[in-house]
Amino acid sequence: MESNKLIDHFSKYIQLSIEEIELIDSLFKPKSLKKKEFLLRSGETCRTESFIISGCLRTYSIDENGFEHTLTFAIEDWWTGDLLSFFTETPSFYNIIALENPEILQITKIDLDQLYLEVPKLEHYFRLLIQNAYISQQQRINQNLSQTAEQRYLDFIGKHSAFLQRIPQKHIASYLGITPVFLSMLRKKLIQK
Amino acid sequence: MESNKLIDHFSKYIQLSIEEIELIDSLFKPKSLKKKEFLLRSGETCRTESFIISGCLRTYSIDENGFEHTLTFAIEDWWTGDLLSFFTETPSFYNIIALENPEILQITKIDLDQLYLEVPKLEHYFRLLIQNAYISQQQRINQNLSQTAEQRYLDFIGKHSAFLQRIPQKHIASYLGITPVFLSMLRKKLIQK
DNA sequence: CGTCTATTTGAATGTACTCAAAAGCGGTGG
DNA sequence: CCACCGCTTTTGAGTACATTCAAATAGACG
Repeated sequence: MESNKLIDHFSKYIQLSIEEIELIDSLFKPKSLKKKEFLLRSGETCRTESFIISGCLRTYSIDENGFEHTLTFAIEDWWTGDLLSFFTETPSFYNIIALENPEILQITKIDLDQLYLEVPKLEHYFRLLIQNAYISQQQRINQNLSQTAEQRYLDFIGKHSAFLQRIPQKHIASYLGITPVFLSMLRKKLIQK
Repeated sequence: MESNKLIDHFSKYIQLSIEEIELIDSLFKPKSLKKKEFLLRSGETCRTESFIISGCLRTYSIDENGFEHTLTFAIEDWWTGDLLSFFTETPSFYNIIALENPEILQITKIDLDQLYLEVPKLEHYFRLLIQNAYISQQQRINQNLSQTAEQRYLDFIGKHSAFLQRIPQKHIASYLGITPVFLSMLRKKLIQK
């Protein structure tokens, strides 16, 4: 029963029978990653969606000048993977790398499709999940359009204080869309207040 | 049968029976808007999700300095509304305004919840829909992080040439995250090449 | 045709970036 | 346990991208 945490998580949104829990258990495969190990490299096809039991991962792209841009940080009780690559079975643009030593549960597209058929309630769960993710992303876009780097940084440390300490500053800069050098200057300025 | 376009649209993703089509028909209410009319004003709760039969709408926020920031342009065969406000039944931060004279079909939360229960296939449809919207948003975030305003503008006119002519330039600027003045300068520079 | 709004142009300014170097910090091995 | 190495963060100076403010021009609509 490695997937207790996953079942607990599902149970917050939908009710599952014993049989359904056993089916879920049989389809999710556990995996451990070490710090700096890649879950996905750009150019590879993302074959699984991953539920995070513990640890932390970062999804990022690399632009034509070699700079990294962080799309998401994912921690326990969240999912990670590249949805576009996963569903279209085409090469991904993104890299997903372990920031700590995560324990995850993975499911393949074939197994997830089967699960949707056998447990339609999960379609409801995943609709709600993606809907919430969509809403968060929209808020991030709105912030990027309407706020300065300083405001976005203050908002970030307010919202994500839980894993601030766990992430190098340069990755926070790449999430906020600024350089590490400029973030350092912002912090200095804020401390002086 | 005002909702032919909606039924045609659903039918691209799922198969519907006559009874299901009739149920859908009965729950979606048609509405016409005139140019510059609001579908939603910030502070109001978004009571309906709207499918666009024809025309064009813009979703935007207004920041503390009074500047507008465009989150989405929505045209025929797409949906508009504020998901967060709609699902949580709380006041919206966004405004939705008609750029042309749109014809739309609206459904309330109660009716949509009922529809999900009676036609579970629609849960599948909406999961796919939101999933695609999520993927597009992620690409937009990645572009905002990794590209200059010039690259984003060129990409925008490439992707959205269909409705470029239908939208004032200042709204495109507010979508790209730049001022109308700077967009004008970019265009001048690009024409000179 | 006149009014209102959108776009363009120009000059001065500010926000964020680049490049380069120094300082700090964490892990590893002797 | 300390010394060293590599990586991250800080600091400073010069630069570039994008903004502000103001005014002129162009377009849209009644």
